[in-house]
Amino acid sequence: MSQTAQPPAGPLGGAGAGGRSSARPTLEEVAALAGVGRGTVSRVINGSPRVSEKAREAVQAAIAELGYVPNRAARTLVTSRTDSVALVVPEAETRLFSEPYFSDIISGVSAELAETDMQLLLILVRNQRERERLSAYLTAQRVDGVLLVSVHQDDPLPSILESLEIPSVLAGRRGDLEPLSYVHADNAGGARMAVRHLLRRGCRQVATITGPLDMEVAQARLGGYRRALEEAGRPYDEELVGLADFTEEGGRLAMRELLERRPDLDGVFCASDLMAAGAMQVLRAAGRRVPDQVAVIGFDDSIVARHTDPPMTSVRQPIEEMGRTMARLLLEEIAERGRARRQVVLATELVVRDSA
Amino acid sequence: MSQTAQPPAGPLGGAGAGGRSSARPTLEEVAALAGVGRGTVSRVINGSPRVSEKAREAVQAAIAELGYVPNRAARTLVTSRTDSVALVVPEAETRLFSEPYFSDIISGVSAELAETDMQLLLILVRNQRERERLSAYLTAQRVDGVLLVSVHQDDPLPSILESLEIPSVLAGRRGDLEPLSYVHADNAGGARMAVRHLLRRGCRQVATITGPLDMEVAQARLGGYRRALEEAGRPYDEELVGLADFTEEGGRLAMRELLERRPDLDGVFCASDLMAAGAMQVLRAAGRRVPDQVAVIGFDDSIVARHTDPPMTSVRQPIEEMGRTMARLLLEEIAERGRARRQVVLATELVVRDSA
DNA sequence: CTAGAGTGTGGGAGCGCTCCCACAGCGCAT
DNA sequence: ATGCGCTGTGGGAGCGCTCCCACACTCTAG
Repeated sequence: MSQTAQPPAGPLGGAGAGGRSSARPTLEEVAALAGVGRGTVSRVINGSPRVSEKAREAVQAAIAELGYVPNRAARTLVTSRTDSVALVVPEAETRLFSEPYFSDIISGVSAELAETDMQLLLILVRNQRERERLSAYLTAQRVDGVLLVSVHQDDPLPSILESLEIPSVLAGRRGDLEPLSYVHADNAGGARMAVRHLLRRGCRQVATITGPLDMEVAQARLGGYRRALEEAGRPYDEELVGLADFTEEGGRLAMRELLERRPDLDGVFCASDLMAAGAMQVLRAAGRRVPDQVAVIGFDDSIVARHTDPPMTSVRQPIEEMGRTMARLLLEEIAERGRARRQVVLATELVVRDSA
Repeated sequence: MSQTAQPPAGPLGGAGAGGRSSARPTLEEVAALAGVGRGTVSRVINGSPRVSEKAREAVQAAIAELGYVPNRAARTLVTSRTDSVALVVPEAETRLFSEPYFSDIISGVSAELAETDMQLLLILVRNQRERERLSAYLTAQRVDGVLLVSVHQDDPLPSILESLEIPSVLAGRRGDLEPLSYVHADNAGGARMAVRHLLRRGCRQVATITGPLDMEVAQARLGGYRRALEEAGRPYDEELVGLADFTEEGGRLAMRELLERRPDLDGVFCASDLMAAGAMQVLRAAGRRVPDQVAVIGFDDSIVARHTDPPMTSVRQPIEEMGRTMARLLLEEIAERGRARRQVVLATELVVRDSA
């Protein structure tokens, strides 16, 4: 027998006012109180210029008095806008994220959306079944746009979005000719910076440990490594390239192999902090001092970079800003309905600590 | 001039079928095709038992043929259910989370919700203004329930939820007599386990570094420390208690003070991994070997625990399961509309590594 | 003066669904 | 035969909004 909801508890207080019920006020009631028609109230709410000053004020007063809040469902029903966007994260990727990544993306997206009255829906996709459900979901037009965190080249989700023609923005891209809008960090530039730092420090044999090369990020970081070497007139030596998978264990394995192949190496650029952490452990176990004998640089500037011994030099990507930018691009795309592809590359930065 | 959406691309293919338009099919069209009334289709969709087998089959066939998906807005408009829940995270708390915390909570919540067709809305609240907006938002009944991640005793959000009488579940609780439903880890038990481990290991002077005592988690962990000592017949000595704020820097400060006050200490239980990491740094700088001279245990089993030197023994809380449980409780609470308070305490676990 | 173009306004129609009432059809007890 | 209940069904009403048409009223030009 209890009430489902409280009265709005507006400036005039709750149930007191006598006549009016405690249910949520509707646009119609606002119109009645303001002495205008429904159309006018709607126009005021939606910021139409075609309303007289007098009417606008009356309506606004009525809205304030009643504590009126528009019913989103009713609006959606007629406009078929939902005023919400989805952030879609394939669960598999989740394991690859450098640690505060996810929170930072969310934080950025949410910050940008806070200005608007867009809702943020979070959708984690953990398997094929859920991928199909997502497809159905999106086809049913339940969101105005999609932010997709996806890194693998063979992820089917981007193509789905493409064919659905729903406004969407990717974090990262599948390749150079990514047809969808995307935001990503300057991975190549960051890697180049890191390797130049190693060279400038006097390293003669700079190795690298890469991520899986079916990911554009991994390719780009390897590309930056290569470019820096070439710019310095050094040969690109495949023996100095260790393939791994972004994980700590992968980093350890790759480092051991590298050490065996090229015991003379004196610098390692790792495409992730986790791999760098693994590499540092192996180096230490092999009796090499970091950074004196071997300098190490990671990528991501994640939490672990601050907690290795010695603290790790790493390339920082502006993840929160990526989130913010993604949201902004998506809002633009939704607003204009025109399918202009947008791409933003954000600068990376070398955070120098003690490992290099 | 471009189409807003693609046809459903159902089994029968898109625009081909001639008569029917490419717009999303409505319940009415399903009814027509199935040769029944709207009511019957609605009953089938909502799983009412009062439908003949024959009608049900006809309707299901029609749904499949048309690729029909119910319009959520229309349903919401009449039922005033939204089929969505919000996960509310005060931004301030975000900084206190041990690192994969946020992702793990989300992952758990999302996993539980995936079974249902509930949507997950994510709301980050970063300041007073947004707190007010959230209030308005919730008053407008835009979600069926709320999951709140909040740890501070003086957070106003829980009280707001309480007075709004909206189904809600907290991660953590404000105190013993938390009136809202909540899920939390057995912090006291975990702390007790950790301290017992230290004692069993032979530590004679076990110190602790606590979090801010206006947080129930911090209190509970301190309580567990105290209890373990008392059970072992040791006195609770305030000199061995260092107050900090869950941060690494706080851990360092507290450790220095502790070391000064009680140079004889040989074990430290820290209420967070970050503080433990800070403490370990200070111990090393002071020339104390961990774990030989001073054993250290952290709390959270976060990423950093695996990356300190030596790797840290820490108390693990089942965060993903907390998320899952929160979602489950919330669904129950929404389903029954009865405001029965639910509380679940999940067991913690000591992960033994090298620091103790 | 009238015609015409603009401005501001009210309110009908209708978005796609659920709710609920009315009613048909059946079996069973009276 | 009549009455009653129960099951399954169709469809009207209506949720709260936006869209858009019609209209009143103003102002300017002819």
